[in-house]
Amino acid sequence: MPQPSSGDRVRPVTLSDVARAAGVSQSTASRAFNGSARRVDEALKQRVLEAAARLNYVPNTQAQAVARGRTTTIALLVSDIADAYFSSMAAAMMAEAESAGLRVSVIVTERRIERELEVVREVRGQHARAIVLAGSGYRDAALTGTLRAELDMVIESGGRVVTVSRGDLPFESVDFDNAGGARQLGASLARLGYRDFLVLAGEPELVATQDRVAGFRAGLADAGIELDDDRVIPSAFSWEGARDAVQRLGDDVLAGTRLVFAVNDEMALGAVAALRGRGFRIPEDISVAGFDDIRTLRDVVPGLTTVHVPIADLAAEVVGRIAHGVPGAPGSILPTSVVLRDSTPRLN
Amino acid sequence: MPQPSSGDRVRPVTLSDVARAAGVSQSTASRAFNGSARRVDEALKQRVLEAAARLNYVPNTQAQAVARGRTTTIALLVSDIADAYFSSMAAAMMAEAESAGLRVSVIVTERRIERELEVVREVRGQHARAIVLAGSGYRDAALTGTLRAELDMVIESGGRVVTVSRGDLPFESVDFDNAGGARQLGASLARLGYRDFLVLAGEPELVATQDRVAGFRAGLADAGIELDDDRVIPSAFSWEGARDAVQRLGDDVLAGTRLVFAVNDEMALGAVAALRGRGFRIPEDISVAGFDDIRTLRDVVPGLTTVHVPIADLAAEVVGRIAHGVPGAPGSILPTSVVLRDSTPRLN
DNA sequence: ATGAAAGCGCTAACAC
DNA sequence: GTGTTAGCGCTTTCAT
Repeated sequence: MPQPSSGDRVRPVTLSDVARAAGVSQSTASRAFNGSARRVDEALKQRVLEAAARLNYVPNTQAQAVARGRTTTIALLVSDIADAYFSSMAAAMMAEAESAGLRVSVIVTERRIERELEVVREVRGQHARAIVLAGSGYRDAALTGTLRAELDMVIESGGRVVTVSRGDLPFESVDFDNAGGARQLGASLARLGYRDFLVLAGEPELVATQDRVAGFRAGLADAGIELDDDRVIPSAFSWEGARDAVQRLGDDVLAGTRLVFAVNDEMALGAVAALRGRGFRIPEDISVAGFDDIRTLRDVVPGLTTVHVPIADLAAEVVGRIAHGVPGAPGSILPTSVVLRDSTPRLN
Repeated sequence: MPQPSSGDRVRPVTLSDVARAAGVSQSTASRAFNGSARRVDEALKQRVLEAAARLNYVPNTQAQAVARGRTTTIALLVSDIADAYFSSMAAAMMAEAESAGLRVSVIVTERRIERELEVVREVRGQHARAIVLAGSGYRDAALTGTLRAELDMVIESGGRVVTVSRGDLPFESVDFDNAGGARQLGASLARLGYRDFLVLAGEPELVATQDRVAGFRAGLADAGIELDDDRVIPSAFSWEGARDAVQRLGDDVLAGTRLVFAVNDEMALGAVAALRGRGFRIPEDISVAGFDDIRTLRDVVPGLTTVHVPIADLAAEVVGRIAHGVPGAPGSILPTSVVLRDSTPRLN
């Protein structure tokens, strides 16, 4: 279909148009909307609102931002918005922001720290009220230093920085209890009779995953089980990464494995795909457990045992801090809980 | 951890700071960055760039937008960003926009047309370069009229409007071949020996789904099979909606059903969940097919038969139009293709 | 090629 | 309570 009314491009109606139409000064018009500060006479206010409605006026938010010197935007940095964990996080954050009068702007970092750095500069230029870094951090000291410096500047100019699940940056943090959840999971699995584990650990550079591996190991240790280092397999922190890692595993390694724990659900599902590809049945031959309890799991059979992380609570906590919280508040850690499903039945 | 360097909030460095530091006028500094228009002496340019780097200057994008009178933002309206279809779309659009020098801003409409209306006004205030409406349209004539008027204003002020898979709005459209794909699917299933169908049609108000139902019906008709109206079940256009609809189905209805076709994969998966809950095995007792080929399917067993839609191509097409295309270009329709998987085996 | 000055749309002192 | 006047940070004529 053709565009209607194309051709004559018209200048958008501005506040001064409205003011003129209502027969008041621009400042009065402005005050009629923002309400706050000096109150404006009810009759005039109505005239202004009416004129605005008639002209279909809508305020230019960019201009408002420039004039006010601050925005109402939260920049949310995620690795990959097509990933179920991050898209749920974005959804929760948006819903929460909405009711706090804030907008969230999602930015994808593609799991590359250079890109992250680039993106943070951009965000600094947008003068977001806050920047939330979700997803794991990296162990690259040099780049992390630069990133930190960049984030410091955000704070210096009045912005807020909140990190989610990443221990590499010294800013306000909101976290899931990764170590605790993993520990409980390890203990639960040991209780179910599991002894021979293989851990898909993600990238050693990613901080949050370390906590999960360490916690899991601690949970096993609680049950008197030791997890050797060679049972901890690094891989890319993604479905594909886990799948590839499992495909590369030697037959002997898998033969000695009764349960695969992947540090997140996406990876666990990638592992399941690869295991099935190699002829293993889940859970008859090999059991699998993950972490996060992503929405995808509702469609997966057998149900994947995992550790549930309260994403909505996290979003509420993060947005709450940004909206009302005091800037340097100490970090908070949200409780996680083990969810046992059919992918890890009791043995014998 | 405490915030570092908190306390002394400092004014962000501006272009005039850079200009002063470089000993040039603000206009020269500006030109040193934007490069275009009048060229600036190479030596001076270097001085400016150096000063900027030293001061850690980053341009205020809001101010740029106000001064230039246009932004570089594409507003993408989706029903629900946690939905696999929309999050994939967002990811594809962002990737595509990136390489075209544009940003995409995702906005969630929650499948409510009033909210959609509200959101479009907001976007109009942000002076986005384009607004892309993904997700199905509604048959509410009154609100659609208002929405259309709002979108007309976007165009009048130089913005671009592109709709994806919704026939209710007379703007530039980019679509998947919904009818064609569904028709092929119907024909393929008939060829596999299926005769007794049940269609989960989503909401009758949603336009795109109608095409899928109609196409499916046409495909069956090609094979001499008639699909009665009472075999087409409306439901909310979501996983939960389909699940609930299937749960409410009478035993007799299901007894007369050999295959359930849902107009998208999310719904198909919701149906699978409900069917299993009622004791049906998939596909031994009832087969299921969906539409979209969302990423989630890689983890679903048995594999779900569906119609693949080329999301990356769609994103490229949409962004291409916005970046280089002529405004009133005719709509385009992208080919879809049937993907037969284990959820619909050949009968006997 | 560079600088001075006007203006983008809006808010916020500051006077009246 | 209302209008006048400066800005906000940047781009872009218009002179030079």
